[in-house]
Amino acid sequence: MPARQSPKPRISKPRTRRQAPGARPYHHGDLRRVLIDAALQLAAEGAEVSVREAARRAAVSPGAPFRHFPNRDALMAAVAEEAQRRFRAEIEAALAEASSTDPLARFRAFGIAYVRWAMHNPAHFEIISTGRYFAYGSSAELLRDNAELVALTERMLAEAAAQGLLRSPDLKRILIAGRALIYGFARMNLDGHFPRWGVEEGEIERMAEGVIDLFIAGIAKS
Amino acid sequence: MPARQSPKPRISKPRTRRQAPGARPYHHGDLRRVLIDAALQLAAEGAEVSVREAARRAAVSPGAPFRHFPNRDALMAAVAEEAQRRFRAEIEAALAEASSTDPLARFRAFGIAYVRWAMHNPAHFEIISTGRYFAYGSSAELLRDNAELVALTERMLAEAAAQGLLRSPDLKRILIAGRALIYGFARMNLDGHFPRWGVEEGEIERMAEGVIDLFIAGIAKS
DNA sequence: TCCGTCATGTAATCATCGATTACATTTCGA
DNA sequence: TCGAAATGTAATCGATGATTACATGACGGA
Repeated sequence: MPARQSPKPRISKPRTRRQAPGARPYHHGDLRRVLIDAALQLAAEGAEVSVREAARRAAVSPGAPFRHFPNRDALMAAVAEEAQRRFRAEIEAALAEASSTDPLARFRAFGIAYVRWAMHNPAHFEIISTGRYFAYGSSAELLRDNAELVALTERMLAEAAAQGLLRSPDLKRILIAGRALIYGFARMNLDGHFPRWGVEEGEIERMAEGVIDLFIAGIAKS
Repeated sequence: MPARQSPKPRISKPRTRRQAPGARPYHHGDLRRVLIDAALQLAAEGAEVSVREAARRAAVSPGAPFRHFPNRDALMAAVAEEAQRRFRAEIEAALAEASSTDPLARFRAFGIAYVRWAMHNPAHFEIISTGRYFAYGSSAELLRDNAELVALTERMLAEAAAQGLLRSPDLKRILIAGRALIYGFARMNLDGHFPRWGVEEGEIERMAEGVIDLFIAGIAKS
């Protein structure tokens, strides 16, 4: 009996097929989803994410995940996609809650929400930030969610400029500086720098606000 | 014949003993040093650093490195130590070259040298920054080199404050903001964010200068 | 309704890696 | 000089990512 399968196309799309919740569509259900969730949880627990452990938690054989992801990086890319989605949702929720219409106040709220999420979800933030998993597949959703956050800050600063709130006309420079400041602060925390810089645990969130305020004061007119 | 070695103290200090260069002190020479160099080179090549590959390059058995490092993280900590030493040397050389005595100009030179080294030595910078290997052993030299760089920036800002150059009296806040800005910028480059932020490869170094200038303008008086 | 195809999962297997243990060899100082 | 300590080797373990051959169950067209 000749082999019935060609070894090439081992990955397939998740078979776009909606059905009533509760009905198990196949052997395991939506294993792809379960694996991503398991990996997310592993990361959140501080453990290193391994394909096998994710398979173990899904009660599935060690080879099964490779039916859904060509390799570990692809799984991590899917994890990054989900984490990025949650991150974006959180940021937008925080901005929605911030009732102010002042673009610089909104920028402040953005930065604080950014740092806060990074503090509360360090492993997920690391997966998003590293860019190692951005490369793989370059998932459309991942790119879109990220681009949306970029555009968000661009809009806030452009609005501030339009209202004559900024000292400098170089928007791009301000954009990158603000981003570097916020990202750098979140990263300093993630990478454990603060103890060495004399910033104590309970002080970090207040410091984030102070640092962002300092930046805004620096770019604001008058 | 009973075992002559107890399994506990398998690691020993490198036997402080100076001797004429060229003379091989032992079997392999200074294997510890060779392993660190191999690991540094592996990282610089973009490969992931494995103990076995380092041993391979040192033409030594796979178990040999564990005579000098209790585990992989200890090797990486030694690598971090060496990288941090080079980093500090580079920064101090750049500051020595910057003849200016204006503390804010020196801060600028510091930031630019920082970003430039991070750009030219991405893997080594990552090893230094991550803090994963800071934990292990907490090598005195690693901590000292790092603390020295912290103190360096502290001094520059304190001097600027003493000369009445700063708008705000909150030195710590300025310190952390400046550090977050510079670190964040270097990290954005390392983590591949810039393409997504519309900053092109050849533009990065100029952008670093611009961003630092923007920051300094923001904190400087008048 | 039936049946074959294909998506999905399993079992077995590989190579690599970090790590440990028992043993061999060289250095060095009492 | 001689024995203990330092250093390296060989063999081995368990975990991991990945691949291959095979099993099975779901689903749609006849």
